[in-house]
Amino acid sequence: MKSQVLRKKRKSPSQVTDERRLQEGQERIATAALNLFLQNGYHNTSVREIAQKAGLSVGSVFNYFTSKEEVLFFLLSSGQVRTEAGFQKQRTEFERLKQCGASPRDLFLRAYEQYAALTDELRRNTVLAYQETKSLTLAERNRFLEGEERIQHFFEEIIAYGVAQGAFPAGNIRLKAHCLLVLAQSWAVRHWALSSFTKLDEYLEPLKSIALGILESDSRQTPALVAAQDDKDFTLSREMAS
Amino acid sequence: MKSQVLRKKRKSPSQVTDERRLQEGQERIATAALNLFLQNGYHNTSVREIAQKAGLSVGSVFNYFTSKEEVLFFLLSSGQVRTEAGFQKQRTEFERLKQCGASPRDLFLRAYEQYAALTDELRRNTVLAYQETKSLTLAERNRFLEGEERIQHFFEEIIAYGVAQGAFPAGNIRLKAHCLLVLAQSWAVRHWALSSFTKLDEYLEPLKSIALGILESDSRQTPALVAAQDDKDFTLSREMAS
DNA sequence: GAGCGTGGAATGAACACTCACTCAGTTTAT
DNA sequence: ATAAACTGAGTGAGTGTTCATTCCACGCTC
Repeated sequence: MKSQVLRKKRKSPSQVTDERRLQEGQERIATAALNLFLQNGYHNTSVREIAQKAGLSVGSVFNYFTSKEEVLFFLLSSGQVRTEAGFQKQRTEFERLKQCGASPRDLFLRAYEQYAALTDELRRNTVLAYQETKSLTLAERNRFLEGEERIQHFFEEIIAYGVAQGAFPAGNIRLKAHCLLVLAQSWAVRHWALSSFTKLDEYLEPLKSIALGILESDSRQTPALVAAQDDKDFTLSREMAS
Repeated sequence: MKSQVLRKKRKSPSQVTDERRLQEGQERIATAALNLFLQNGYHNTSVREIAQKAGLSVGSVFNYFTSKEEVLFFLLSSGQVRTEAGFQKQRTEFERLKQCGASPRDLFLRAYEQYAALTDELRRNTVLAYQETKSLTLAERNRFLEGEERIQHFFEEIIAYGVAQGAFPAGNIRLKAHCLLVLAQSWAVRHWALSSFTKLDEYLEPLKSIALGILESDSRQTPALVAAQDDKDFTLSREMAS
């Protein structure tokens, strides 16, 4: 259901009507734009550059998109759509595995692998999302963040299942899901700091044991804090925060 | 494409010479700019707006900074400087604690608390860093990333000390430091997803046990992967990634 | 075939506008 | 009086978007 908010009026007398052609053109323009946006940022990329890279004239771009911003939204939301579709497909397999009595651990690992693979595939879109969400309209930004929340909710469900089965300690489900997402996304976002890992699997393999550690951690048995033996410096720097 | 050529020379017909006045002015302009940048983004903020918010005229801004971009760099790097200074101050306390035979766990927890407090204090700068690093010159961007790496290296040292003491399992030090940093920063970056945690401590407290879990996780004892019982769907979606 | 009409698509000059930055002149502090 | 600091209209480069024009692949008639 496309609940498009007040669609911007396409005043343009000439626009592409053939659906197939339209989609191909949008795809072509969007990929050209993605490269440029990542290289120079959204605002430092002119429509002229996009057109040139896509092998079109300036005017033609506006036969496929109503505005430059629509190109950005197309890129961001198409990444999300893809991720959610991947999860939806997984959902059925999920139910099946539950029936088979698969352990929550395996269930989770499977989902996490899947999500990591998606993040890897859509690495560039993810980076763009972190950087340029601000450049969207408020309405579109909210729509985008809702999508992110849906994805996080999926992980919360998996964890909750594990808790119900007694496999993981209870508590902090939301926080744990957040952490897991962030760590997976950091493969894309802080990729420059992970140069020693050339391929996703090298990163994912150790990350999985870290992720399991997170799931199994129990904040209620958190070790006592450091005994405050000389907190002068510490509190000082906290006060500076005001 | 912007004319980002070498334009750094201060032709300076008029600029503020009094050091104290200069610093105060820069601070004033920068904080005004930070608010606007976070609200509307760097590119959607004009120098005129910055000047107005800082209570100056347009021209005066350029007596304190040579360019708008320099304001951005000032904001980003001043956050880094502050963080590094905090660590540097801690370094001496660190050595003292080591002498006293403090446990690596406590040592780490203390450092992590400190870092989290800094991230909280500089939350806005951190967000800006994630969003607008692309808007910097290549040289300045690299300078900035080097700073990030220095900070990460600090955590690597702490972990390495713990490993040497036999408190943590060996291996993946770089990865673990990365994860710890990312999780702390996510308090700033994905703050919208953590709305249920109103104050830093609520987030930090459970996060500490998660962090310890990361430190104590050992990828060499990673559980076997999910038995591939029907990998059709999975491998399919992986292949789509190509 | 050759010529013609039609309309969807591509074009890029032109438009209206914003922006970072400058500088000649004015104010302020000493 | 002198220099330091501030001012804001002006400048010119660059922007997203439009639209009158051109292009071209068709089906149609002769």
